[in-house]
Amino acid sequence: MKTEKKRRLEAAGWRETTVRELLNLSTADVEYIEMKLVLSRRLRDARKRRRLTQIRAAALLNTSQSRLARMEAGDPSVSLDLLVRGLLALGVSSRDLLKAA
Amino acid sequence: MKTEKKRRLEAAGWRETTVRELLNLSTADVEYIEMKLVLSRRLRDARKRRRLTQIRAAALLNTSQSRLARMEAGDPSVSLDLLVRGLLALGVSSRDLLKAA
DNA sequence: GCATACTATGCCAGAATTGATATAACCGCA
DNA sequence: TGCGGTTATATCAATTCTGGCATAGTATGC
Repeated sequence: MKTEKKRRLEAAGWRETTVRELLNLSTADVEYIEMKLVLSRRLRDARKRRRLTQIRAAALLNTSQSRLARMEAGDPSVSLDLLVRGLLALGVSSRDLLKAA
Repeated sequence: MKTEKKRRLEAAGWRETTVRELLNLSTADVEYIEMKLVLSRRLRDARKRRRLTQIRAAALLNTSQSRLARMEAGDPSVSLDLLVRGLLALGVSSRDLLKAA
């Protein structure tokens, strides 16, 4: 069981921790990152629902296929701004933006 | 009444239009702008509810008083990212982010 | 196999955003 | 009126984001 494993590790000089603690992220940081991931998934869904390739969708968003690929991949080089504008351009209403993943 | 005014204006060579049309903004553009305005208002509210000055709140967000002033003013030089991270840092949950103005 | 269509990744110059500093404007209050 | 506290505006160097090109990877049909 988990606590037993933890005890053994600590006895051996290890300390169990979370990625969040390891990287020193505040809960706000984590929420921000998760939000971007949710939006990136929604973006891919929105595009597929419209049966668009990345190239055609990228044209609608005035960007390139390569950037759209990164947007959908949740790449850190993509801002919330870009994700939100992408979703709005694909017709997802602002009220629905954050609904479920 | 409105249609009468419009008729007169058109007869005089004018054309009634909206700011949106004038600036050639898509509805997605408008939604994006309004979203930022909503968030900027919520940010000010969140700060006031906690009875913080801009200086103290800015410290929590790792930014300066001047930028926070712009964030609350809905200045175009402020990204959605910054607004969202600000709200999260003030404890507004991501689920509540877009609720009502 | 090998095309063809689609998506992912490396890269970078140009553009936009950021934190910071300085300073101005506003608002009670003595 | 002048003062202390708060918020707004101007400006800018440094950082971050963006579009786009090139190319690599992946899947499907022949």
